Amino acid sequence: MPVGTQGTVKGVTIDQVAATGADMILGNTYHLALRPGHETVRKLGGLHGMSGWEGPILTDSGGFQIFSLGKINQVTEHAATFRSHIDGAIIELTPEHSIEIQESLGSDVAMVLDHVVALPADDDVVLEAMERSIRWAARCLNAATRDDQAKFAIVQGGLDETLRVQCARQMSTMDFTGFAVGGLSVGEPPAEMYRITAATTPHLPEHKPRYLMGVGKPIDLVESVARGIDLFDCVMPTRNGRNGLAFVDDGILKLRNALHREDTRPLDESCPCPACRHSRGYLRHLFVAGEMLGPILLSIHNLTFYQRLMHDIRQAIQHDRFEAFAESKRKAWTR
RNA sequence: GUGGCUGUAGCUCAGUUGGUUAGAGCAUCGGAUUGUGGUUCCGAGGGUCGUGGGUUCGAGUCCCAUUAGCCACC
Repeated sequence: MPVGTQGTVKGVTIDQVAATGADMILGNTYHLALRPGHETVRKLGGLHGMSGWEGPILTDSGGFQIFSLGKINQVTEHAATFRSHIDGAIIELTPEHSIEIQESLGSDVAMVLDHVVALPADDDVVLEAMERSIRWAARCLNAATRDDQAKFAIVQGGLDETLRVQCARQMSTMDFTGFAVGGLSVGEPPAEMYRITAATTPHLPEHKPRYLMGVGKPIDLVESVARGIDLFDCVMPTRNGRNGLAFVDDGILKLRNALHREDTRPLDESCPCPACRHSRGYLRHLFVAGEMLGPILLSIHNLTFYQRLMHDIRQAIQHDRFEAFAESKRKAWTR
């Protein structure tokens, strides 16, 4: 899923997003509740009507902002209390309110409000956040009023495999449409992330979607699929694209680097995206000159790269050669 | 010709009563970015302080000469 926090994949039109091969995009409860406000979104036809995106939309619950905006919030059993990063107003987000907002936004998949803690953290802090996430997940399920909106649970438990397994099992007893692994890709080494993912997925229903939140680099997608993950979202293709970094089969290209100045080759000979109709030298020029087309083109290219990667993974699985595929990517992208 | 103003990093400029290895912004070069508070963030290279003398323990700073540019007046 390309990430469209504020109801738009930054710099890319819905037609361009669709052309990258993406089926489903992500929006954010916290950001959209602050601006333009979920009532306004509802009156504009929900996220689908407002943005024009006709495919599925998943909304994150605001749980991640408990972590990412950690300096300006506090958490109690009742609610997470934020100070708005826009105007400083105090905002209280309960599990029930998160669901109410997401139902107004009209997403197809709503995430439960979870409690993400910064790692490393003391064992008792991780345990408390994990148990609270389970209670909050149950409250979210109870608060749901729309049966046309799927609800996904989120497994927490830090880097403790025992807690992760316990959380996954308890979440699995509840009537969720899909299950996410949260609280990872927050600065821990990749090996730790892989270890926790591998420990968690066997305890989630095999016939329901398993979603690794916020991941990741191309190699992370491959390694996580190998450990049972079906679905991802990540800002990396768009954020890094905006800042001049292109993902290619060999690894990455930093388009601002001087070696691309007079390079007439496209980013990737085999890529069908509009950025690859141009030379690397031209793309570098766009970034150095501060032209908005540079971030736009590289966002589209990176989204296309990610979608092609996932397509190739699906093909490899269908043809029963995923392990060989993963091994070739490990060789290409690890060091 | 006379008087005045100005010469410090590639560019635009700071630089205290003379006092540690002369700074900034932009530019250049490199690095970072994982459920987006990111046209962002971090780092590096780059200077015979126009030139030559002098004063002083010590000069980008004070004095003299010289040179270049600009302005005004003959």
